[in-house]
Amino acid sequence: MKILVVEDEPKLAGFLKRGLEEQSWEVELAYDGQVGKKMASNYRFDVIILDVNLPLLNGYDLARQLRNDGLSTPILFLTALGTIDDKLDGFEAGGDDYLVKPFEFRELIARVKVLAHRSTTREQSSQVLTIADLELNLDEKVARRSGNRIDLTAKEFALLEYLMRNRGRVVSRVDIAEQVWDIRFDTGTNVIDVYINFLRKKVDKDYPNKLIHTVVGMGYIFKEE
Amino acid sequence: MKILVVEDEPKLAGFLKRGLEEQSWEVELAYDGQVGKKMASNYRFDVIILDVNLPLLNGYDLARQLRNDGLSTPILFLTALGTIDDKLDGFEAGGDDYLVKPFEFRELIARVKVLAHRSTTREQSSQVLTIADLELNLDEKVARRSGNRIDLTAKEFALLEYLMRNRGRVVSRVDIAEQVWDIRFDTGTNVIDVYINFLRKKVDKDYPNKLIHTVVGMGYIFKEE
DNA sequence: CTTCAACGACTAGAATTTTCATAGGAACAG
DNA sequence: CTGTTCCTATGAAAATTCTAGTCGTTGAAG
Repeated sequence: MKILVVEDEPKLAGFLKRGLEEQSWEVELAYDGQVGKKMASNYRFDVIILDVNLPLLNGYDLARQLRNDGLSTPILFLTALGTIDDKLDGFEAGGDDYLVKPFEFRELIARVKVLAHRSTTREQSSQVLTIADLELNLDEKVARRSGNRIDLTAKEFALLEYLMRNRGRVVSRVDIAEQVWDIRFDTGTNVIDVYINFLRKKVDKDYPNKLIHTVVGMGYIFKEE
Repeated sequence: MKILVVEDEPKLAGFLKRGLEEQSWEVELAYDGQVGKKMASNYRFDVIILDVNLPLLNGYDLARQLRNDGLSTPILFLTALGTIDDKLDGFEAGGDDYLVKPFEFRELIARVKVLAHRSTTREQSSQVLTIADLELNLDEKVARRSGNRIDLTAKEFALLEYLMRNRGRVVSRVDIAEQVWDIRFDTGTNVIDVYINFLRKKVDKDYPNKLIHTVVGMGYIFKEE
């Protein structure tokens, strides 16, 4: 299950992300209303959690715009404002539920579950492999490192997927050749080396902690540190 | 719209009935859990409002039994108990929302509206798919972009519908061939490319933000950007 | 200490594949 | 028969995949 959290206060955002991920849900964060809108319209989430006070575009207006665009994903508002009129505004804007800060996390979980229950039944949620700050979205066919989008070609994607699925294990060139290239005998090619190099440029180059490591004489291993 | 209220305290029950009827909704009252259950199972309501403390059969057990019987009508719990654990019990029992007494009547109305809206929209199952400024009317078999009518042939329509239903994820040519053309093996055809081209001319050509994107070597993806 | 071989990193550009765009014919409906 | 829809075929353009090389490092032998 995939949840979008739009919350500008970093502390609360992190808290929400961690707490929701403990339910083994995937969580995407947006820190302002405009980014939130873009994410909500481009990808399918099961539930959207919206703070009301957001920079650039407030939660109510964001919800209204999404509803206007025909998005029916359940929306839960989260806010410090606790008066009735605020709540009514939230519902009027197209919200499905409303929770007032401070709240108990377990109640949030329960409400999110209820909201999700409806939408989960119709379509499967998105598939993502995540290791460290790198995630590979199998639906979008796109990788992200620390949130930065990385475009990959088909072969690059296939290779990275194979490495990530075998994280923590050394995979030999022969394994890779068979699984990714369908090569079953030694052709004396060096494609694999070349593509490892391509991946390193795109995935590891700009980041201090490398994820793709060479094990001389053995192959490659994908792991943190 | 029809609402069932199960509440044993006559004063509150009458208050609820009058208030809800002011919204020109039909309200049925039950004064204990067993009668409530009978009514809920025998007639179709849009929303059920359940007090938790009820004679003969308490609200949670009543909800559980209804859910067990396969009833999916939204349930809102109403109770004086306000602790987190009570709320969690309520959601666990199959409730969709939880309101603690005393409450503002307008908030009740708002929450009931949301619950009702969900069940009604769910049934008509959206005759219009909308993404960004493009809408696809499944009844009229017509698309509109920024309000401008776009006529599509049957195949164009089917392809666009498939893309829109899978917005945000890459669909391969094989997927499209199977789902839209019923081709289950590689025939070496290029119909899909041709029709993507047709759609682009009709849907994307005159507009700056494109919706149909190709992902080389993988397929196509429908999304804003 | 020097040399050489093995291995992997990395690059340029050639070869191949994939996609786009268009034209024209077959199939079909009215 | 006529107009529309659907599909095949084709060539150009774009993007990719892969080959063939150079370079650097390491470690062992001479």
